[in-house]
Amino acid sequence: MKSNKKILLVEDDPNFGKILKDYLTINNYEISLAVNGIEGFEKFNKSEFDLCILDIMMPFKDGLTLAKEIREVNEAIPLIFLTAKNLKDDVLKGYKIGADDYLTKPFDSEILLAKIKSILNRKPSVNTEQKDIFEFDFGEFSFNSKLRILTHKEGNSFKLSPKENQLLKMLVLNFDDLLPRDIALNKIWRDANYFTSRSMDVYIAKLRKYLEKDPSLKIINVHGEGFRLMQE
Amino acid sequence: MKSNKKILLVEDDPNFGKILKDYLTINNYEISLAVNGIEGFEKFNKSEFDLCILDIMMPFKDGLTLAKEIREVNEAIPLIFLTAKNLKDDVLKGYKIGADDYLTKPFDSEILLAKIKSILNRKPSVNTEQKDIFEFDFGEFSFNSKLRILTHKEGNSFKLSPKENQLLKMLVLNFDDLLPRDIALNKIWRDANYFTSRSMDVYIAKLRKYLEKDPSLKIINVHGEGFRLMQE
DNA sequence: ATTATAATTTAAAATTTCTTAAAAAAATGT
DNA sequence: ACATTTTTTTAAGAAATTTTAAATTATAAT
Repeated sequence: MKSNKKILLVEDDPNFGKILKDYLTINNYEISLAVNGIEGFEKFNKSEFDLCILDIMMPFKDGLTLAKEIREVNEAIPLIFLTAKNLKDDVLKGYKIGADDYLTKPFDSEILLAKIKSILNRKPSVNTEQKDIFEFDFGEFSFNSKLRILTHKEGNSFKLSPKENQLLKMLVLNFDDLLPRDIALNKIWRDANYFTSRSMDVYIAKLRKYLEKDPSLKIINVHGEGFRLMQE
Repeated sequence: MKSNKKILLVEDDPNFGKILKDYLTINNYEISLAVNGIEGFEKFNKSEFDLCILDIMMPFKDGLTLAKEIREVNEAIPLIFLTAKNLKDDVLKGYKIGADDYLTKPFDSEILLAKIKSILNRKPSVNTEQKDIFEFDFGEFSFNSKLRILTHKEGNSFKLSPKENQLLKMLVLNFDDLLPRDIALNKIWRDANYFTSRSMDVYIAKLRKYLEKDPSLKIINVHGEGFRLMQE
């Protein structure tokens, strides 16, 4: 009956944390307990988890900040937030980061368990996050998306901002093919609306500026659909 | 920005249902509203939805029963339950059926919206993705309906507008066969009347212009019926 | 042959979407 | 706190797309 699912639990109240850990352990989950965001992030990086349960209100580094860091490293891992009161703002921020759910303290442990099961039972998603590629060559450029550096053959190189970097990476991964606007928006901006759309346009303009060092490369617009990075 | 996501909303309170429907419509979702479980299941079977929001307490057929029926037909579609009070039992039953989330009435509409986005933005699960065909060859042309590019053998190529693209795709899928006017109108223009019909004529003229590069291809009119793309 | 309905073509008007610069706001680093 | 960088917002103009209108031609029916 062992589920061998590993959960990272980050909770600053030691009593509550211990009780919750025990409860989940009894229910066949393997729990790593961290008492603040800093320790939480260290533990997260040390092993592979299937799910994170994060208290939002914590000293040193709160749950939302921790979540953002985790999301930068792993964009798929499910996140559940615990909020002390029904702080709507925290809840909305959590969803914006990419939360899968939240629970208001005090909550019913059976319901938490049901949520965990529901989330972990979801079918695995399509791109099984294969070894993350971060070095690309295209046209006269080489591009390291981990270091966020775009280098032109002539030695010229640009440091990319996080958004520039993500967008270029998605374009490169779909080289010569369409990158649908709403897919990029939902992935990078986590929301697709008029404003994020304009923001994306601005970044497309920035990338075009970088890429014009190689005139054979073009980011063309497919009206109403998205963009396409292509050569020649 | 249209999301073109379709949501089935099943809610027996007509006032609340209407308000919720309007709110979600404003936020660019296409809502089908049913007032009870029976109607809900009928609507569910009539078209393709991306998400269902089900009130649990309903006359005739409650939300949990409806959910079970939906799950038998479709095991992947996300379900969100609405419960009048915090009825723990209902919540747990919901999760057992395979709910993705639940909300306790009264709830905050912004939070519902955040949940919907969070759920719909999840990567589609493995078995959902049916491969859509988007590359076609006919006559001296190859046609990529994803990039909306029609290429002639001689290297000449045209960027198609969305409507040109959809119409050509329907013609090609019915190559040498009749494409009934009203079928194309209802699919592409979502309405068949005098004006959309004139509009379609304009697009037929545009396609003819493109296709005249290969004189063996013809879009012929079948008076009163529709059009036929044929070769010879 | 006459009449009514349907289809074709062209051009202009209306709408939607994209691009970009610049300002404002937010986040980050020293 | 201050300066710097990054991101978002605004707004105006450009480009692409769609609709509408009108004049013309074709088809079918009586």
